Amino acid sequence: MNVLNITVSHKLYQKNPEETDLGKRILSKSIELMEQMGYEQLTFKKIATAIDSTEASVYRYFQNKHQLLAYLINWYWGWLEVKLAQEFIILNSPENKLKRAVQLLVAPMDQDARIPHINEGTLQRIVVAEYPKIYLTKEVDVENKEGYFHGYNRICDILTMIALQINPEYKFPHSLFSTIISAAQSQQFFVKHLPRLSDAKAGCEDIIDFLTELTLKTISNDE
Amino acid sequence: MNVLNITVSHKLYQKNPEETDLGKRILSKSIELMEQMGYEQLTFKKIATAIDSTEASVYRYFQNKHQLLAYLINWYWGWLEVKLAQEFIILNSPENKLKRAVQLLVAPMDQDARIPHINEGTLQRIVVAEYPKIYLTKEVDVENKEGYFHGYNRICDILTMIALQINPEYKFPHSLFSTIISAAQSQQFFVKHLPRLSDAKAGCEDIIDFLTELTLKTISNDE
DNA sequence: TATTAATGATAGTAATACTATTATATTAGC
DNA sequence: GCTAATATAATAGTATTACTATCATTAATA
Repeated sequence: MNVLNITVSHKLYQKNPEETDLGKRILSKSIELMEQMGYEQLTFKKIATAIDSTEASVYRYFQNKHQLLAYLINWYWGWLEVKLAQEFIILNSPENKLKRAVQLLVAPMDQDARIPHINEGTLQRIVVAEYPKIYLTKEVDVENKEGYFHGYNRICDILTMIALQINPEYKFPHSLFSTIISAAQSQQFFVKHLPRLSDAKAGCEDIIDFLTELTLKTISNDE
Repeated sequence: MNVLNITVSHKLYQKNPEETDLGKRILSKSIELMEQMGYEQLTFKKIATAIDSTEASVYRYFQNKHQLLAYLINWYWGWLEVKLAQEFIILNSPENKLKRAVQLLVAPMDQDARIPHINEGTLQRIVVAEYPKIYLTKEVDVENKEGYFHGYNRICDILTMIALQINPEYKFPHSLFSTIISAAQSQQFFVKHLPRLSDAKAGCEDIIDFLTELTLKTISNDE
């Protein structure tokens, strides 16, 4: 019956949405609407109307839509980190840990009943469809200092440490895992929308096979 | 003294900008401004003012900013395809072709004097900073049918064919090359802006090494 | 010279992304 | 139970954006 709390840097909100009822309703409805209509079409007005509140109230929680997206995505990475930590308790070999990490990245997440205001499955689909938008901006350097990309950085570091246990000589682990993670997202998108860019069939197994093999072959020592 | 012409699908413009002086000025200035201020900040008004024309005139060439970006990016892939074809004339082994392809993706392009209205180097930086924005939209399925992603698909197919010469058994060549191409872009971006996501130092050599090794190890047959 | 096409000049609109102000309701401390 | 603080609602307003429409002018072409 433990209550877990994903902590997101306070630079990613104006007022912590996890602390109030209205805040949670904003999160919940944002996730729902962003998945339905996409980031570009979503407005604070639409969120406000959908939860019977006002635009000004939503602005009290988030400076703008971009910050809201950054918040949600960081929440997702924080969540994934918790999941990884849980799974690694019973996994012993670094190979198995990496395999499981790839699975978690790609397989659909199911809802955690302890956090009713966040639908993790929907959030995952948002990450797939919107992730690069949080860093592909002219504000990236400022926002990086403010911790907008902290969640991603951490996942990447964790996987890097595991890979170095397999092959301490491997020269590009950070590059490899930022590539793997973003490929995990983009391959899901391609299968659905741009199938010529992927060999995977619907369902996540092919993507998992592709990424697992890619990872293990690349960090292996033998030529 | 041959004049080459990169052909872009007519769905990617209202009126072909390569056919008129104003059209070329729009392309030229768009590239310059988009690199300077980024996609989000660019407006047709700004382009128009910068070339002493009017917003309405720019709209005669492109329906909107999104179509303009799609045009530029497709032009870039078309250009890269031409470059690849040129290089492959003197390369015989598939390994060398793939190596050279990776280099072309990552190394800065120099300006082709035959096409004075397009600065290929600047365009390459735009692709690095903006590429995923052309497909991460709710209109992706419609636009895919209209050929918005044709250029990328083709590059991916070409590299796939080469990889299958090395290992006809490899199961995920399209996935691999869409991953490699997008990693080529994102690693350049990470080195500059999010260095914790990369092991590469400034300059393109590390990225090239990373991607080349990744590619060749992954498609190799031996376990 | 008449016609057509391309561009320029100008105006206007609906929506967006905010900011500001005031009123009301809720809660916490005393 | 009263006061003060806080959170939210209600409303209004502004600058900018992303267009669309109209008409005049210029240049090219037949």
